[in-house]
Amino acid sequence: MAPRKKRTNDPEGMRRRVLDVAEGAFQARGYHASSLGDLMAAAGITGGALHHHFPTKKALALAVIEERVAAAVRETWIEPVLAAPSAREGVRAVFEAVAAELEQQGYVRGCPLNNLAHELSLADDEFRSALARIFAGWRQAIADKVRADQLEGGEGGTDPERFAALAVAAYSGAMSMAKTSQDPGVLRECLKGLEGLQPSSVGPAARRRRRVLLR
Amino acid sequence: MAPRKKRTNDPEGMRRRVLDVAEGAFQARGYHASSLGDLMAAAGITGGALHHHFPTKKALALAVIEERVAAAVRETWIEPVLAAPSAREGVRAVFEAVAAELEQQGYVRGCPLNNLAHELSLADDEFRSALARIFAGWRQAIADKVRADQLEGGEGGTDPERFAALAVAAYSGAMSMAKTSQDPGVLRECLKGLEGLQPSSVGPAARRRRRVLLR
DNA sequence: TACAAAACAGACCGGTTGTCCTGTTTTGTC
DNA sequence: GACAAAACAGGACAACCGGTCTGTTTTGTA
Repeated sequence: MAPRKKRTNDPEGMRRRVLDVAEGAFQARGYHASSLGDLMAAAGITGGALHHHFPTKKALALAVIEERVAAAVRETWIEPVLAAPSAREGVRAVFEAVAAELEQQGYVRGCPLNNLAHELSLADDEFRSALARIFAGWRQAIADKVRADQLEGGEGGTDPERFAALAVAAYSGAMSMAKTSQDPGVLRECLKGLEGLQPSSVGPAARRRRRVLLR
Repeated sequence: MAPRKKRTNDPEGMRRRVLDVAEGAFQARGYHASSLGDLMAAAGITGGALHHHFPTKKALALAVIEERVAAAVRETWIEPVLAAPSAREGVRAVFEAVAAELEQQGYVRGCPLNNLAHELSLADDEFRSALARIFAGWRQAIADKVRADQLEGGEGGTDPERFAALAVAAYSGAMSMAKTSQDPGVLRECLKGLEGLQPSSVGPAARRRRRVLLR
């Protein structure tokens, strides 16, 4: 009964598995409530391997934030909005897509970015700035889309920064409530509140800019 | 050198001191990051006394939520909105008051309710429902105010529930970003986004309801 | 094949955490 | 004043956490 066991080094795959597990655990239980022991067990990994890829728990969380959370925001928000016919329509589509997904999922774990932002922003400045960067990129993408709409003649009286800030805030806050009540309905409620309001000052200045600089 | 020390039992005061310290610690560091040892030291209390008033850490947090967090929402949101001339004006006033307070304070610790909601909603169902109740009361107070405005002839086309949900969500999300960027400016940005939008359908149906059922 | 570095295994440790437990003192009540 | 309950003191403890350490195996390279 010779101990014939082979080991195949797969640093990239192992790192990915750890990030997968950590991303899920941080999302479901939070940073402090997720012990490295839990993560090691869930990922089927040993302490040595974990420490080799991520020297500290903080380094692991930082990697989750910068690689996974940022990507999640990009995929579920930034890309759909940029691909939409307009910023307003893009925001609406994302709200509905997320609401629909949560409804058929049956539970609400909340926005990964907001979850970690609340727990870690005040704890560590590196965490804070990493999370703040993601928020900033999120807002800027929406604001840029509004500006693009304006160059094409739409969204006359809408202030890009204000619209972006409000969209991100409304989504974040709605997800917060949806998570707490375990009911995604509030997402739809907020979307309707957002839609029921029209841009106020569609003045002549806005109308004049129509179809100018259309490429 | 006789050990002449007198002890004065003050259960209510001691309980209050513990809640004071716990409220601050949970707000600044979160639930998991606040150890009972820290709280005992900060409150100048012994383990026996703490355990007498709050058998478990969970019981303490539940008391903080139900007594302190709920009161904070009541004082900074519900009462000012109800006292305002209209729901819309009340929301605006609270946004500005909080923004002004944070600006002169120099740092942003976030909304107590949202902070705990994110960390504890998925951890324990008792936490979750207690926090959900506070969110619900908050939203209902604003919605009721909108309905009161409508009975007095204003806010024709505004859906009370939608407006309330959007106001709470926008505030929660804005505070989330303000905390992460340590800059309350986004609160004002969101408020302007909220204000720059007018109620859409001020149709005849809304106008017909004017001054009806005015008590 | 030689060999150094990377990749991984697994035990170990100091410190902390939340809770419990046994006493002692104060307080209300008859 | 007797006495039980409440209020408080303070130590003990087992579990756990994150990090470190040593050793082994794999892998790239010459």
